[in-house]
Amino acid sequence: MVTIVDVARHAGVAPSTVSYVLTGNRPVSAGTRVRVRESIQLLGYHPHAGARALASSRSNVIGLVLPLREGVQLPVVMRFVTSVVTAARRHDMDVLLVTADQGAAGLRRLAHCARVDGCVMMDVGLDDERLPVLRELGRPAVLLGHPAAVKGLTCVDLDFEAAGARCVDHLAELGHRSIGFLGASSAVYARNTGFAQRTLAGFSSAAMRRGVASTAMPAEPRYDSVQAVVGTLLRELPRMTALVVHNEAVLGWVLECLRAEGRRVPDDVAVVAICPDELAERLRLTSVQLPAEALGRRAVELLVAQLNGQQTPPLTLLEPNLSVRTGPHR
Amino acid sequence: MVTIVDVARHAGVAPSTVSYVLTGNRPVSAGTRVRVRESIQLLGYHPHAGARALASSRSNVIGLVLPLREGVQLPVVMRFVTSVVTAARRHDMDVLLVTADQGAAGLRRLAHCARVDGCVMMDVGLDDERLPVLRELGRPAVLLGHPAAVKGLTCVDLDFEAAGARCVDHLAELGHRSIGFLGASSAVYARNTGFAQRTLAGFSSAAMRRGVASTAMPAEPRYDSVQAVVGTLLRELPRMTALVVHNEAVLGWVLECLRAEGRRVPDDVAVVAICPDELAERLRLTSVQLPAEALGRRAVELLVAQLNGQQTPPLTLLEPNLSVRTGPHR
DNA sequence: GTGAAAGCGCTAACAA
DNA sequence: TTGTTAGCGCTTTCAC
Repeated sequence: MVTIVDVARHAGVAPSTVSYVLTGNRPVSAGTRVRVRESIQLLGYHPHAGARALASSRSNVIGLVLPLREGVQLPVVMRFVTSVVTAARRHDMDVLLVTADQGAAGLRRLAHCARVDGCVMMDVGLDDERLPVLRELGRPAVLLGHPAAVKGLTCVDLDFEAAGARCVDHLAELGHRSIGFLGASSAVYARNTGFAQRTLAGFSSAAMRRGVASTAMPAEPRYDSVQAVVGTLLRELPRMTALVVHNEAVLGWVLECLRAEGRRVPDDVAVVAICPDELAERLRLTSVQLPAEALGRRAVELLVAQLNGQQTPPLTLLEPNLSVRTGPHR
Repeated sequence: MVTIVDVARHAGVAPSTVSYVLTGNRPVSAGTRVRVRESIQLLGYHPHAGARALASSRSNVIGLVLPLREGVQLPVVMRFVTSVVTAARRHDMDVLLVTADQGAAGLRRLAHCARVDGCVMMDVGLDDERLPVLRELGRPAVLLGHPAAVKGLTCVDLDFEAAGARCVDHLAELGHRSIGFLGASSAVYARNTGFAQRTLAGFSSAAMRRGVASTAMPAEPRYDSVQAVVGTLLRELPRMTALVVHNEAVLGWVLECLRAEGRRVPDDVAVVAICPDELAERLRLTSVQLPAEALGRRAVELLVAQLNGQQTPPLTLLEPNLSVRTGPHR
């Protein structure tokens, strides 16, 4: 195994100098720096993670706490995961997987044994039960999601309220006066996930503000449910010319059902989705995307800032981005 | 921070004794063991991961290399992930996430800096490009999947060939003489994923062996593709009374299309699926499940065996399990 | 059955 | 700008 001593000998410097070249914790003259770098390259040196963690009391590992609840959109989770890993690597950190079932005890263990420097916790609910543990540990942590009380925490989320409003604004500006809202499954609303309620709130108040008629309904991830909901919406809102869909799992079915009801999309009913870009792209639907990449990256950046002793804001809301797509579908 | 010295002092023993209680690397009298355990509990001691890694040259971390290819079934991936994490925890190990995009260099880095003791690599293809790196590193590793050449490796997989055959056997024993096969998307077959081909091979040779008429077709994850494929199958195999489906993404559509073609399921066409149990359960379909939990667990067990210096077999195939479900759907 | 002590490879004072 | 050195907290040999 190649150690820092080998590199130091090879470069003709002291071990500490090699360390300083690596960490940047003290200026090193350009000449030595280059020589050390060359030796590192040549010998294929990689600092021993454990030794480094022991000496610096920094593991350079982020714990990523996954959601394992029913109803989460797996593709979105995966996009978060990859974006967190990518962002972490940019800061020379690795990512340890913490499954939800490890629970509070797991978080405590990881913190105490110094396996992770901090955590990014995904899919945090309004009244998440893991929050007390996080506060108790007092470790750096960033939450993806939006708990009811953000005091003393650091949370990152899409501004879902703005997203809901954005859809209405866009449609109202196109002249629509009667807009439906097809949301997530009722379980998601019951569960206090926050993002669903906030989108709906943004939608509703924007509709109110603009004097647009509106009705909102949840839809279960089954064809028959979507069929029923679309039917109900058309009945409740007979002059409905636009529909905002915040339920990527059933988006395809919504389009089918509208057609089955004799409505052309977008000619009779304009559909705006709140969903990943790729899906909207495929269906050629105007949409507000869930910027998983940006959220994950921001979360990691905030965590790194905390690790460097900086204060971070309790809540960061990323602005929604509406992409207009006008092509015909299929 | 609570260290081993604190525990030793509190229990009135030497630090090494505490270590031996923890690792079991040397017998400790029952009395001391209990006392030490109590002190550990009382003080809330967790051995420092980095220190342990440095002293023992074992990080107690498994690298889990994720697939990021198009066409992977995310729910299945997640089940693997959770089962690997759960199994790892049972061996007092944690799991580090390695995304595919980190590539060979990433694997090399993690091995050299001793961040991980070994790897579990998911979704390994027949001619996977990561295999050379793995061999080069000579580190403990277990592959989930089935590369063309398993020599010198340790692979775990479902016996897909047996799975394909099992479906035919089951249906033939029920008297079916003409059986269709609706497989994964053509991209999956083109990509040499192995599992898809082997299932098909098992299906085909079992049909041949039993003198059953059969036709196999791939299906893309779009409704129109499924519609076309089901139509073609019914045309090519006019007396088809059974269908084996190896494509969980479109399974629901297959049932719809069969009904749209005027075939009752299972009265006119019996459908057997190769898919996760939960899905088959929901659709009340006889099925062979992908035992993600068992595969993940076995992979971890084999990895742990390797870490303990044991030899592990190059290929472990888990037997398929066919669950008969006879209820009506919906 | 237990203790003392020498590292593991690195970082970060302290010293020059 | 660089070198020397004392730990970081644990494991493990050696000694009893």
